[in-house]
Amino acid sequence: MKQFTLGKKERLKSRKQIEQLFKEGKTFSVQPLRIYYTVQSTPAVTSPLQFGVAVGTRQFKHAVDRNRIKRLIREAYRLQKNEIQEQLKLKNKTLNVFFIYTGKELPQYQLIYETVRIALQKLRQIIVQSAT
RNA sequence: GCUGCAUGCUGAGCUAUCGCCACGACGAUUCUGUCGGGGAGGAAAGUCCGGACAGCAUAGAGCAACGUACCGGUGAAGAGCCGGGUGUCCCGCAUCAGGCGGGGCAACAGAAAGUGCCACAGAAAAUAACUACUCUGCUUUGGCAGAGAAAAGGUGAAAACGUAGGAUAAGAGCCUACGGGUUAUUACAGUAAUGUAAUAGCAGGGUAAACCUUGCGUGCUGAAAUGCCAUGUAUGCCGUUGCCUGAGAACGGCUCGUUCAAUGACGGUGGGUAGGCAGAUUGAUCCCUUGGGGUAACUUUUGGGACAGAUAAAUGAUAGCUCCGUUCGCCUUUGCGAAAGCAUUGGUGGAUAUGACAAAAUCCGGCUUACAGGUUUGCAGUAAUU
RNA sequence: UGGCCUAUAGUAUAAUGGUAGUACGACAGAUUUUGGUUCUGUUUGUCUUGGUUCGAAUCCAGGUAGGCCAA
Repeated sequence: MKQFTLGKKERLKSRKQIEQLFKEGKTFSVQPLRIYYTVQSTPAVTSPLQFGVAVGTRQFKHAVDRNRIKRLIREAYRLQKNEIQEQLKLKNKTLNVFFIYTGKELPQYQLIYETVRIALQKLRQIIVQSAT
C-alpha cells in the first residue's frame, strides 16, 4: 500500500473548479501561506482531497524561484496529508485546498514544513466542526 | 610564476529513502499494478530581427504607412555571418616630405532638388555689409552724402578654398603657379563598391539619429492561429436600413475598380458552452568522424550516434560522503630581516555555510543581455632565474 | 504566448535640441511669551550605458524597473 503519493487525481486541474474555489471558498492564513478551501458533504468523484499551489509573479520575478517554492510546498504537503485524507474517507466528504505563498523571501524547507503542518491541523479541526 | 584584458570550452559528482511526467512491455480489465530504459539550457531569458507552419484575403492600379540603405558572397531568410572598398582613430617603423605595416570603429545613399534650425558670443550663422579701406562731390577741415569692394577685424563648435605673385583707385579665384576639395566624361584595373590617369567644369558651411528626396522591400493576423469530436442552443427580443433606386459586405490603412447581395445585412441586448483530441515535437536538426570545393562565412561527401514534451503547467525533496571555496590549528619550502615578524609553497586535521546566471511552453536560424568556479589560446604589464 | 506604453527633487507636474523650472513637503532664520499663520533663504533631480550633434531631459540603439491590453 502506497502512502506518500501525489498523482494527477489528487491535484486541482480544472480551471472551473479553481475559479469556484476562489469565489465561494473560505480563507485563513498561516504566516507566509494563505489557504483557500471548500468542504462539501457529497462523496468524491475522483479523490476526496484535491490540492493546488500558486506563487505570485509580484513577489518572485524569476520562474526558477517560483518553481522552487511550489516544489517545496508540494513536498511538505505530500508527506503530511495522509491523516486528513483518511479522515475524509471515513466521513464521506470532499475537500479542495489551495495554497498561495505570500512571503517575499525564498524560504527554507523547515519553515515550509512547519507551516504546512499547522495549516493541516487547522483544516482537520474545521472538518470535525462541520461534521457536528 | 603572478596580475589584468580578450577569446573558446565546461557549467560538481556518488549513494540511500520518499515522490513527479510521458513512453514501451506484461498482467488486468475500466482503475490501477509490476518491470524497463528516458525526462530542462548555453543562454531554455530578453522578445530585437528573420523564417517554417496555419487561417483569412488576393483581376489590377494609385496614394499612404512601415522598414531598409558602400559593394560582392553566404544562406530558407534577415538589421545575421564572411570577404573587399572608403572614411576615421590608435600604435609601431621610416622620413626633408610623400609614406609603409598592424589593429579598432562606422545608421557608410542624397546637403549641387526644396523647407527648417544653428543658443551665447560675434560686424556677419548665409539673397550679407557694422567698423576700417578706396574714389567722387560738398566742406565751417570735425565730418557729411553717393558709389565701389568683400581682402583686415579680442568671437565661436563652425567664418565664405589655402600659400605666393600679378592686376587694381582700393580690392577680391579677378588672373597665374603650386596644393587641397568636389562633379561629369573618357581610358585602364576590378564581378562590383572603388582606385589610378587625362580632360572639362564648379566654389555659399554644418545638420537628413530635423522634415524630406531617391532606390529597394513589405497583404493582414498569430498556436489563446486553426481543424475535428462532444456538450449546449433560440430563424430570441429591440432598433436602423433594404427588397423598382444599390444600404451593406468581401476582417486588406485609404481611393478607384472588381465581385457578392434578399427566409437579408448591420448595431444593441439577452441566453448557452468554455471539456477532449489533433496542431505538438524527427527537423532548413544536432554531435563525432573521412575526403573534396572555397581566402572565409559556408557547402558537399563516407561512416556512426543522439534527440524532453508538461498544460494551475513534470524533471524534485531530505540525509550522508566526496569535490570546489572560505576560515582556523600543526608541520614544512622559499624570500626579506639582526630578531620579532611579514609574504609565500606543499602536506595534514577540524569547522562552516554556500554551490554562478538561470526553468522548455508551436518549432527552427541569428542577435542582445546575465554568468561563481575551473580550464584552452592569445596579448599587455611585472618579478626572479638562466 | 503575443502586443503596447511610461520613467524628471521626498510627492505631484512643466520645459521648441541651447542656463532644468513650479507647487506641496523637509531644513534654517525672522515675526510671536510659545505654537500655528505669514515672510525670507537653502536643500535634494532628468532610471542606466553607449551613439548622433558644437551642444541631448528631448533624437537613436541596448539594458533596468514599473504599468496596461488580448482567453
